[in-house]
Amino acid sequence: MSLADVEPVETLSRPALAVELTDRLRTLIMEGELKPGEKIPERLLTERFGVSRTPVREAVKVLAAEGLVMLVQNRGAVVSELTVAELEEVFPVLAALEGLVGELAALHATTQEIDDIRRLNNEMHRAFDRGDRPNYFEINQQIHAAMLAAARNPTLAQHHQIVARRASRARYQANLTPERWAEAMEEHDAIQRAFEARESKKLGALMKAHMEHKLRSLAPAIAAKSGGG
Amino acid sequence: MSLADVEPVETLSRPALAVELTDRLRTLIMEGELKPGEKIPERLLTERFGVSRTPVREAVKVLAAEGLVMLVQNRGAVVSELTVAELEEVFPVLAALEGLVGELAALHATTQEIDDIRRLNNEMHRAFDRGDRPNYFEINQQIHAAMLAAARNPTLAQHHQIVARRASRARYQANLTPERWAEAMEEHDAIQRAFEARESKKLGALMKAHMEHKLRSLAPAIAAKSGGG
DNA sequence: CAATTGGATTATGAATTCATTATTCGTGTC
DNA sequence: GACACGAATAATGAATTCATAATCCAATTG
Repeated sequence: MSLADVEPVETLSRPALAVELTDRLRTLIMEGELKPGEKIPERLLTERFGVSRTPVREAVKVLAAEGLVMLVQNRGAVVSELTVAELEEVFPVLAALEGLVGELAALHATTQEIDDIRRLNNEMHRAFDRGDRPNYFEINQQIHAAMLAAARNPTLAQHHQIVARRASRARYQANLTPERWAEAMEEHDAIQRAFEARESKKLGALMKAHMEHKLRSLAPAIAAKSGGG
Repeated sequence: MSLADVEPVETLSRPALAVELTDRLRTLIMEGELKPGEKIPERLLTERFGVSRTPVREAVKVLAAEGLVMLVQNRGAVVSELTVAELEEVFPVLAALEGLVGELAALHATTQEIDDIRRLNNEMHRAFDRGDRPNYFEINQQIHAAMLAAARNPTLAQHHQIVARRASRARYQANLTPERWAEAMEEHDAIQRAFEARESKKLGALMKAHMEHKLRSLAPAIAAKSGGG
């Protein structure tokens, strides 16, 4: 094997600052360190990350395109709000995309992938039985990610990610009632069954409905939080 | 009425160069003046629009986030390709979103809007009878836009637009066979009926299927074009 | 004392300059 | 003559500088 056959190594050249910044800024917003409604002066970011304004501005533009921040002419960037109205706007879109994830995953997943997801599903059941919420959420995320990968559609993945990021800030905050949790587990099982049977349309419909139910259980909690303080 | 009650006028301050540039660049790509695979050196754009590289770079970053161009480290921007594989990736996403447009439009449209769209549908029929393709496409677009507006969901509108733009470059190129055209008209009528009955789920399913059929009629034509030259 | 106005300050928008990475082209060697 | 090496050129990445709009604050006026 000659050196000419070796794939170019990306690791040698570190990613562009703008890309790096976009990721880190996104994380700051996602983890709530930058809160909805908060203004983000460029100076703050240049100091925090030790870079000039140029890459900062490029990163902010991208985040604006993703809907995580709002840009106002000559007044800079503000972290997007997360009102109930916003959620009711975002979740149906996420549900529609989730439905497609299911349809495509049923068509394109390898048996290996279906197996892996079954294992995750079992693990999630054990977390549920223990009442271990952090672990449940963690595995839940993994299942979604695995499904998305199995769908084999980068465009879908991209848009799903962008919408999911906007929604997930709420998902982490909101509390899960025992009733809704049990319901969700049943839905997950039905999803897994359709998946293993490769019933594309059915799986799509189930996953779409699952996400819609999630909104319905979340909205009141968010509304209470906004109203209460 | 005092001056304090007057809404601030946006027209006085012209939009930021970066925004303006983003729109115009997008148009150039959409209309095919910048072709898929073509490199877009920054210098070219600064000369064409008479601005510095700073706003150009910001605009390109946004277009990359939208998927219209690809960015390669230290090698600039390239107009995204439009292969059959790409189309088969983009269309299902568009179909899923289109389905949601239907569901929501059925729920939220005013009777006025339904009426307007019925009129457009009738007009489209006349264009079909005349065999007037440009007019047919034009009205078709208007119907889609009206449906999107009736859905009352800005997030959906945003993602729909982004995905539709990627797809539409193909849509204009491809030729419509008489058979497919007649079929499409029937689908449109079914869509209109479900719309007027406000059958949300059914309308969603019909619009999703309509888009999926469109892909199936387009893909061979695109494949032939790619293969032939 | 409240409200408005004008200047000072600060932030963003855009252009320019500097640094680093690709690309091109010519030379030399096998 | 083909390939490899290296200097010259041109592109992009990032920082700095300049211009302009928004905000803040004090002074003035009713």
